[in-house]
Amino acid sequence: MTGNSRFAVAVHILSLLVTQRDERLSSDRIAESVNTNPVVIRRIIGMLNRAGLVQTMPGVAGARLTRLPEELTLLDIYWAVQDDPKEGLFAIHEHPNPDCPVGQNIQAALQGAFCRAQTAMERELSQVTLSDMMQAILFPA
Amino acid sequence: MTGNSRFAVAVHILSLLVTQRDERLSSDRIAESVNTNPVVIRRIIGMLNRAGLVQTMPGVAGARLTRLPEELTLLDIYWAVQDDPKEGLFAIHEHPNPDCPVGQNIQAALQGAFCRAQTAMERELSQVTLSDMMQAILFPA
DNA sequence: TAACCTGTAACAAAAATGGTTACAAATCGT
DNA sequence: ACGATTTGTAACCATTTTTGTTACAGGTTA
Repeated sequence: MTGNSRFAVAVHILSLLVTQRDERLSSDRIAESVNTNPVVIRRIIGMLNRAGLVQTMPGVAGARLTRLPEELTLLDIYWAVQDDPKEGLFAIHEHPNPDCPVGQNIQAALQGAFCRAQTAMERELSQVTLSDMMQAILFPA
Repeated sequence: MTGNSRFAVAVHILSLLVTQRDERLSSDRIAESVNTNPVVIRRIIGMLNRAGLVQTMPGVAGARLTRLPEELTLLDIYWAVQDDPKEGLFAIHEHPNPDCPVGQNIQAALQGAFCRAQTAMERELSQVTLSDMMQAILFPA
């Protein structure tokens, strides 16, 4: 598995919570569907909890969504599982040579362009709700 | 340095090639501006070369752009330095449980949403040329 | 009280990334 | 022709990130 699959797993978890709204889903049960270790699930639910997307009780199974699936977007989820919100999609090399015209201004120039690209990506994520995802999952085309 | 700064360094390199078009820029010289090891520079120039964005000659300093800066976009550069073009921006967890309604379809559903987000990002990158970057670098607002 | 669960720390394993050394082969200037 | 310089590339190390795993304290439930 390359990169960071927390985002994907978070969507998976939230989808399960919606479909099994009545049942008490333990991290063990969720881990079976995701096919990973329960601690991995608890870690991600912890991030969703701290971001205010779900509510949990220590010792009791079954996280609860704090919003309707129609009001929860992929962008909300994306931010929730980013541990450093300031860290952009693209990394910029540090310490370019300040004595070079290019090195002096490359970082600011890159930041401008990268930021626009990231914003475009985020705008797209903000237009897909968890409800939309449920549609795609439960009724695949 | 977090993540992957090859993209940023590639833009830096190409910007240097444009500003010093007459001079023969060795990887040593470029490395001084980027502030890294010359081998790192040669590796990235190698990727730009294989992608057809520059031309180089073994043993002779000075890569040459194969297109005008007005016709080279950030998206071209982005693709050039991705070693696995099939690898998306967001990772999707492998082997979800096929016996679960969610696990069964989550991958396809995620793929659809993630692909749209990535496309939006790429569209933005495709609208910025190396020439635009030179403007931002040489004449900062 | 016994069984179960969460939250979290601690650690291992694997992968990605960047930096470094080394060196063969190509080129250039004289 | 020769020596200096350069590219291209392999090999290796260190660091960081991510995931998986074990362990356990403390809360909850029947």
